[in-house]
Amino acid sequence: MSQKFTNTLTRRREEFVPLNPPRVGMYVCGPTVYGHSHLGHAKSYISFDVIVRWLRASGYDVNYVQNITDVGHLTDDADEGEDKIVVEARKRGLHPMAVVETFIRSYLEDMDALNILRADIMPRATGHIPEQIAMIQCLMARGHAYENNGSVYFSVGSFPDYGKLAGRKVEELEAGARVEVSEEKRHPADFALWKRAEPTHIMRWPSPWGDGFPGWHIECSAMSQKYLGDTLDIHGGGMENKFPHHECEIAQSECATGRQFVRFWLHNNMVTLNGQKMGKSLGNAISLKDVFHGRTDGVRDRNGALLLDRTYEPAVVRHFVLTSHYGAPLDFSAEALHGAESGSYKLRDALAAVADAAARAPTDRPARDVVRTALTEFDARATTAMHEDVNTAAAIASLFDLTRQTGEWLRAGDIGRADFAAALSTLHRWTADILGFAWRSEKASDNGRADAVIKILADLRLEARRDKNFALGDEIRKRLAAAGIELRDTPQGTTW
RNA sequence: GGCGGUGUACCCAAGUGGCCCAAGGGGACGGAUUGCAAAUCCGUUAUUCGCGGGUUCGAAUCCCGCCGCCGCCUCCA
Repeated sequence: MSQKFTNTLTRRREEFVPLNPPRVGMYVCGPTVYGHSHLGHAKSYISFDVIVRWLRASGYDVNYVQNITDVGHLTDDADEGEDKIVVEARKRGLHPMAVVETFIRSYLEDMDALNILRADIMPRATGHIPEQIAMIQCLMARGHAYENNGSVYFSVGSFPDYGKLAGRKVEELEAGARVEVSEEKRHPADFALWKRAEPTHIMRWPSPWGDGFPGWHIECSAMSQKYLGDTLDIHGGGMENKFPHHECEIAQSECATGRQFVRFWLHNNMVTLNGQKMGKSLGNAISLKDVFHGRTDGVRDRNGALLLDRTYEPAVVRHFVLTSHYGAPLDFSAEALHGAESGSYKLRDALAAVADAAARAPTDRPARDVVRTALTEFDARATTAMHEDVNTAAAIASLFDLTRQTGEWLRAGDIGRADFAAALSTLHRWTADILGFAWRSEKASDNGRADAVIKILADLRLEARRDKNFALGDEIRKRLAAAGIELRDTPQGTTW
């Protein structure tokens, strides 16, 4: 049994062997911070988070680097539009770096809520201008880049492999080009490594070619090399970045180092909404903050149609994302998200019941073989699923099957505490450590005062029920429910 | 037009040659339990995998053709 990944470079499912085991160098394209994160970001970063968690759980020593793009990402035709961050800064009347700070915080807040582990290193493009300039100089020295009027372009003709990732040929690119070609370029497919800054341009740095700013692609090449070396074991990112972004990264890095840039290219597929890609530029992106906290007027699409009429906690979004494969598109709908919530809570409650038994079940029962066998089988099944290109959907399915069995043990009454502790440990490893589910704690932290009040009401209801005053009992439950508090009668008493 | 991907039940979705008359979740329906409710439990819900051919002893899985949808070829996780 070994780990397999679908390598976009070869379009095959291949056995994963890192260059220097147990170390794994992994780089994932981070966000361009000019707006709040949406469900598309969630799918991408949850997917790679699970890959990192799983590789670590499998004994690999993963060095995870994810960049923050805070300059150079243009709005328009390749190399001719405006910087997205500058556009947002002008809209807000702020310095671009203030915009960057705002959205980096927003991004981290959302990712933390989703229980996504922070990357070991999160380099920012603006913090690595010298490294980018150095790489550009190296490319010029090796004859892969040329300067023209203060800008520097990569010459795709100098790299025969250009197009190998996305399956394109340079000649075809020219033919299909929709964009008016800059006259500074020698070939229409050439792309900018460094752009000359016009006098009014705010984000600018001195360079051997005059004041300017780096092109979008070069940061990933320069920063990944700095922190992970010439050859990465894994490079991840969204499908839509295969071309041109990742293709350009390969060209820059391989021409600069003369070595293979990435051994395994992993691409996650898109989140769609009504079958359409969810994207900022399409105006149909649902922000994570809207999902988690809602909006007074409901979350609506451009045409005013209601997309979400209530909020969902981050663990539910995580569950939703992980019930499909990272490489498959995921179609978003309120119905699908609602279904994910029910499933997620079923898992959460089953886990809580096992935790409870692990603390209270009798200690004088012998360990049962059925338990040990069931846990071993589950573990093997889930592991196999993860080995096959990180099949989280199948792993979750086996988790549900396991909870069906723990439910039986709970009802049987003859299973001892040690067995439940073993089950809890296995469940915890898979749900919390590997899949990263962290459900919102039921009880808000107001020093337990609300809790105490609810307990009084629950006790009064119990008294009413003892007196067969069901009308009063139901009234109490009904009004608590209206306040969002649901009483449940269980064999162990009433919970909420 | 080129490149990449995808099409599995009411919804989401796994499955890449036999263990598939196809996992799991949601929903619905029937039943058990419950004063009621929730939760839980049992059962039912695709002899069939976009369509048509072919290969094979055997295909959802491979090949050919067709149709639909999505992404990329400008920016987007």
